[in-house]
Amino acid sequence: MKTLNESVEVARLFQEVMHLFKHSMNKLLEETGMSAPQGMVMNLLSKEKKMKITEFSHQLCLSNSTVSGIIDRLEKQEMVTRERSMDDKRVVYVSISPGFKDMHETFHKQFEKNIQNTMSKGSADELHKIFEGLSSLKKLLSDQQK
Amino acid sequence: MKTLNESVEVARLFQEVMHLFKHSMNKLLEETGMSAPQGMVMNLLSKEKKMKITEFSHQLCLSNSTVSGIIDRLEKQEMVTRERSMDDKRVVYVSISPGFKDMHETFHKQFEKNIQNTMSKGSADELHKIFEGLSSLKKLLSDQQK
DNA sequence: ATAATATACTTCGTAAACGAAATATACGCA
DNA sequence: TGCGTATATTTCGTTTACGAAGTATATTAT
Repeated sequence: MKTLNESVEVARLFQEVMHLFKHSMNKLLEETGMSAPQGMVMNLLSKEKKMKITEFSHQLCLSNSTVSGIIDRLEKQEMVTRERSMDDKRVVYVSISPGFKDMHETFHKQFEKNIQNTMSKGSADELHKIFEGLSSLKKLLSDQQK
Repeated sequence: MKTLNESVEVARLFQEVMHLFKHSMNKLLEETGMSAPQGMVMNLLSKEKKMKITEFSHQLCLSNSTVSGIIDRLEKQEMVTRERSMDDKRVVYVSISPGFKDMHETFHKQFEKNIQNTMSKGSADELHKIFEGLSSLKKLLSDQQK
């Protein structure tokens, strides 16, 4: 019957790691002046030039309303542009502002270097175990959703 | 040089689990009308009758200002009481409101049952691996902080 | 004893995050 | 064609989260 203590410990540990994770992301983005969620949006835009709000929501596990707000603030900083689709006037495409493309390129490379730097402190084996552990936890939590 | 992809995968997976975790907590607290952070505060108060704001901050990895706000809202719902310390007039003790103690007892038991229910779907071995993985990740992220 | 510092907490401004409701557009079907 | 439903996004109200600045009290040094 000591599953209770273990469960609570896992929950507490996860919370701690969650906290560290957010701070880590913020630190990696510090020089850019972007927040973590803003950085994640820009990161996705590195691969796809144009993205719909709903696509961001799915990729980032965030609600549409949250993404809408993040885009608002990126737009205010003139990092991205909103553009209404002509095919389907309900959809809005987000893309990197022309004037910000070069800067973004620089930031993106720096970010990749930084994240690799952090993670490469762990061996491949260690990374693998982390991945496995997270997958198991994901499964437990997903099952409970129902 | 494929650490980059693995790092990004771990980051993405973590984000996903983070999302599930929050929803899980919200679901476990649904009937109580409390949010996850509010529930965590009440949970700590199950063990310690009186706690300082700063103690909550440390236990929950939150800033004092965040905790202050959470207590504000719990106080408005008359679940907890603030009380200025006589020994050191800077400190504020938070405790469960007398009128809410019984209700809290019920909620607490239900919560423990629920969390155990979720986690006990995993074997002891699995829980152990999850714990290990999170510990490793914690270490990687902590080291990078410096 | 008093000035400088440190500690505990609150307040404020900003960014997230969510769900619910509102708006606009698209689609299916009678 | 036109009505009901579905989809995409925004807006709104609430809670969370933070750091910086402010207030009050305590401690230390001189």
